[in-house]
Amino acid sequence: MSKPEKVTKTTSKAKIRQENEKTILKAAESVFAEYGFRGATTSMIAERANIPKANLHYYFPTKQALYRQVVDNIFNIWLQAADSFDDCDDPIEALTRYIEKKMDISRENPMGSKVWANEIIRRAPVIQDYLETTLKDWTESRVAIIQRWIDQGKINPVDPQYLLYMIWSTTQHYADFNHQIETLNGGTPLSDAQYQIAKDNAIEIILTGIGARK
Amino acid sequence: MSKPEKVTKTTSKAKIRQENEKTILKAAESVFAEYGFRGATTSMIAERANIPKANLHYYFPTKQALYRQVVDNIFNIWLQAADSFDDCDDPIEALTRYIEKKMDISRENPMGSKVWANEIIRRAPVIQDYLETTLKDWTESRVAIIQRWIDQGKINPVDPQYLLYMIWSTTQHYADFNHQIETLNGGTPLSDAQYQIAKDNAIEIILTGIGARK
DNA sequence: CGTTAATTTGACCAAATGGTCAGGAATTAG
DNA sequence: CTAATTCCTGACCATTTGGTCAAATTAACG
Repeated sequence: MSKPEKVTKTTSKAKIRQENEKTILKAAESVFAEYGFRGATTSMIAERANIPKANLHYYFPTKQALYRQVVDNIFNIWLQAADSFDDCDDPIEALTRYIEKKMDISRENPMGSKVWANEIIRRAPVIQDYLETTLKDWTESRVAIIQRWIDQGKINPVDPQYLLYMIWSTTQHYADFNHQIETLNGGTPLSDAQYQIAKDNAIEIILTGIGARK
Repeated sequence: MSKPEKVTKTTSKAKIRQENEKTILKAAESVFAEYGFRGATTSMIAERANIPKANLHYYFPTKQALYRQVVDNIFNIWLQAADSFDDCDDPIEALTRYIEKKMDISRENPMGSKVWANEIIRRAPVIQDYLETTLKDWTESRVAIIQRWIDQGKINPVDPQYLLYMIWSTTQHYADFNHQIETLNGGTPLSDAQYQIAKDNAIEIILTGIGARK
């Protein structure tokens, strides 16, 4: 056979690269989340990935390049959430799905959310173009959908823009400020049950708040 | 006369110190907000304050000391907002006042909010004791007030804890993410009128959302 | 096997960083 | 006025930083 017999071989050049890049990206995400771009150091990232710094620079020549890759991954997750807010006639269904998705992301990928927050706080030196194109277009289309719901009398006449901000802030808060939440929860992270309550609460208050509940 | 005649003199040792410290603290706040503690440099702060770095270190011997002072100031502003949520029988009145106050702070002191956000993201190395004492006590007392409103049938049975998180996140979002909001607003900051709408929207959705509106 | 290509890493470097210090300038006290 | 005190700052230093490189190791393939 020309194909290698042991596809599940522990080591293979392709696999090595794939795994190392993944490990480094994960370490980088958590360090960038905690210290921002300037505050993060490549040695810290290398240490957290359990490799020598020189090896990190073999895979990612510069700190910039590594950061860009991390941010790209995060933006893809964001896109995934964005998709869940589809053009649906029922505001309850659409918003419930969207808020739920965003809450799930905050729980499963808190580091990514923090990197994003840091980027915005720094005035988006890397993702500014995303904000002005993809995010802006997406936002405008959803504003239109929400406005349609209002025109159809399905929800109260709230300002769609600020409703979106409220959804973003509430859901992302559980990622960005999870340390504060944990501290107020007696030093232990929210349990799955507690997180479910938080999720239900957010959905309930927002849907009731815009008059979607009949 | 033993007292100096020219009290309004442009230069006096006491005045000089007071003004320089204020200038440095303001510059430090904006640099720490943008880059976090690690990412900020004393030269950047000195430059933004228009003084030589050595002069900065004359007033604040270490970066740590300067940061601590900045955080202390921010915490005092937070306390000021906290006070506006008093033990009031009317949830509409109390929550409206509190949300309004928090929105005003976000507008007038966005840098402080960002420094706070950075601190929490870094797991509160400096303010952890505040979180565990002052913030925790305050939160518990407000949870009790909200619970009382629920028991009295004045608002829907929401979970008080998560309602607070929603208020914090929504209001602080306008400070921490103001760059994103500005970008989505066509590159210009929210006008006073727009900010008023954002404020009204937040109050309206939250109060309606918990069933406080009759 | 042997050759080639990919991976690993200790040692190294120039630039940036937090912080120091000596000495000069300005203000105040007597 | 003089002396004491506070303020100011250019020059300096040890450490940390992002990044390089040559040499060694490992896998790929005929």
